[in-house]
Amino acid sequence: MKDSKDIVKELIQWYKENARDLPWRRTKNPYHIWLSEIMLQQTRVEAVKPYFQRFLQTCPTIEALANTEEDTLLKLWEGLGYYSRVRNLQKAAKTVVDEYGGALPQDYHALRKLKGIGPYTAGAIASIAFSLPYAAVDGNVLRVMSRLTADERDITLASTKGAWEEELSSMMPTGDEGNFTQGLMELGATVCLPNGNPKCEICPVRKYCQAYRKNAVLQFPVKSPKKERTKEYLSVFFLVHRKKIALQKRDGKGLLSGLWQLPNCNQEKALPVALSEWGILSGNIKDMKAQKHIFTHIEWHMSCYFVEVENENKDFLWLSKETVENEYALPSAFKKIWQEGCSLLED
DNA sequence: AATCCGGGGTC
DNA sequence: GACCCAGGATT
Repeated sequence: MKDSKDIVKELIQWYKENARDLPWRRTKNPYHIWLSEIMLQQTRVEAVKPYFQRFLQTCPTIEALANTEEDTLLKLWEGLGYYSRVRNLQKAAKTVVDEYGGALPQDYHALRKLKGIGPYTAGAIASIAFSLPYAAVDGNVLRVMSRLTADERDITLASTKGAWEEELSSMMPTGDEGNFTQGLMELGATVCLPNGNPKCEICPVRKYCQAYRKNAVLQFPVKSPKKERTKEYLSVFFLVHRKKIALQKRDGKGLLSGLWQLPNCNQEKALPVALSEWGILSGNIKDMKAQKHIFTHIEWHMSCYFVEVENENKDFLWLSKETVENEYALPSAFKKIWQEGCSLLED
């Protein structure tokens, strides 16, 4: 790549002077780096901050993580999304304990074999924690490099990402591996922003940027459109019996697997039928505010009902507000309904 | 190569 | 509403 040596040098210099002070940048503990990189997958820095510290208080070491109850881990991950991340994290922790004596292997290919560690995360841990010459290519890096070189290749293609992984690994500066990796991502996160507001006027590598030179920054990166979401229509129930609220564990597979939810069914089913199939003697049904929740590939349109029922069935758990909030992982999709239901409970 | 898997910020 | 994101596993 043209001017690559100079670009690397400028970028590292800029990063050293402008790096944000983040909790996981104050440590060289590979486990902490690992945890932060998993939490940061598809997730913004500000969202991760409160979770990172709290998680480490409960799981201060890889061995502690390996031995923590899964429900506890899900509660720690509650609201962060992509819950398979924390299951895979624990699987990997057990592997690290069993096969590596509780310390992460200082080897890219060994890291890559651990559950939940893909090309990006392996590169991030290798370069940041172990000063190994492996690039970490994420969405930020692809955007930065696409603009810097006015690269027309579609960044959603695996081939494009693979090419940048090789190219950037070959550019990796000895002694500044972690700074290079983090500098690229920091530039993407704070300067080379997506959409309409890249801050080219403060960019440390502007003079090398081909897209800037062509006055075409917003034409990069090139990416193919993504598929549209399907809509699902649900009836969701806040069922109450003697101040206890019904909670149901979701299936072990698929969306939000293993988390807890308010009982719900397809909107096509009549409400009294749904309740009777659950063995609930229906009481007074009050309408609650309708809710919409958007996932990556699904939209939930929820009609919501507050129902004071006459009996507790055995398919659900009937729990107090406090118990649920302290111990059960409830996905964000249900949070607003939960809040409204609890306030109705007060009356 | 396509699909599945959360959630929140921004314009 | 549209777009984006510090991705990886599964098929």
